[in-house]
Amino acid sequence: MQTDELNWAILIRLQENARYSFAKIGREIGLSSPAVAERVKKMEDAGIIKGYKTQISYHQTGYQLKAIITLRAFMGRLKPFLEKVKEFKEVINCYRITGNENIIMEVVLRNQAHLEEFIDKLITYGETKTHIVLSQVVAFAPIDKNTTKLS
Amino acid sequence: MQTDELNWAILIRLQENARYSFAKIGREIGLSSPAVAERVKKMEDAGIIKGYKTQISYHQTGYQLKAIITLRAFMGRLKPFLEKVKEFKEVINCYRITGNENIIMEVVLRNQAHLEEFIDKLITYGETKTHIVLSQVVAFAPIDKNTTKLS
DNA sequence: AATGAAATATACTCCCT
DNA sequence: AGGGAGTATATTTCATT
Repeated sequence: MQTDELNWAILIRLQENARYSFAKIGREIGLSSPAVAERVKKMEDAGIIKGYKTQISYHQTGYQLKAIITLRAFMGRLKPFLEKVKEFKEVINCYRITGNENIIMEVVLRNQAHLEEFIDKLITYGETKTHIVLSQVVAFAPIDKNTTKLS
Repeated sequence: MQTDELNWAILIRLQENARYSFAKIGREIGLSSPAVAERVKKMEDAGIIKGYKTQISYHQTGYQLKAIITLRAFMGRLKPFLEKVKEFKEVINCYRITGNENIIMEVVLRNQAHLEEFIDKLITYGETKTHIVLSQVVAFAPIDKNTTKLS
């Protein structure tokens, strides 16, 4: 499926605020609201739009710590980890990566005790390295068609 | 601000789909739609709700590669980097972290040539390590009140 | 802090081009 | 693929408890 100028105009606005109405977007890009709705529906069906997520403040909901944890899995322990990680509710993102480590995770935790407890759960799967997040410099930057040209 | 059971019920649903209507949420949790709207407004004002983001498929919009890149900044080069990184459109997330590296970034790229070009832009700021993302095991897992109890 | 009702706005469906 | 009309639904405001 092609992503033309109008679809990009829609995507840029929806990345900015997923709750914008089709009517508002339509007014801005010169399309009727059924036309916007139809384009959005097609992008959803094609998998271009994967979902609409509300970002909440982890800090204000009781999670004082954020950490990036890498895992270098022990022999035969990667598969068990991949099955188990979905149950670890602290893990908000997890990637398989190339390099010395196999896994990198973004984790939210209530406090140091919770971090310690979480790291303990990982020791049977492999060797971990923990990096505490001090601040977020860029957060969910939207992408657009000209991402490469602009930077 | 307190996050009571009803607010959690709202947050769980909005994390799942930011476009759910207040009316639908209200029906599910036994509240009128103005009541839901008012609670959401207060959570927005309090910063508990930080935004509503549409997730798009990087792959289907022309970004074939995702990478995690760490940066160990040269002396005096961290601050310039922090100012510049906001202009690097490839960077969708960037954290300052503790440990041997100062910075960890999540980056989307069109292809290997684009990755090479991007890494070249970083060499004046510090030493980088690049990990190509093979797959995403957990994506934007929503959190709830009982995150720690359940895992 | 929530409800119900009224006014406005939006979304959805269908038909037409 | 998009516009316009009609209907259903949602949001917003306000008075009330």
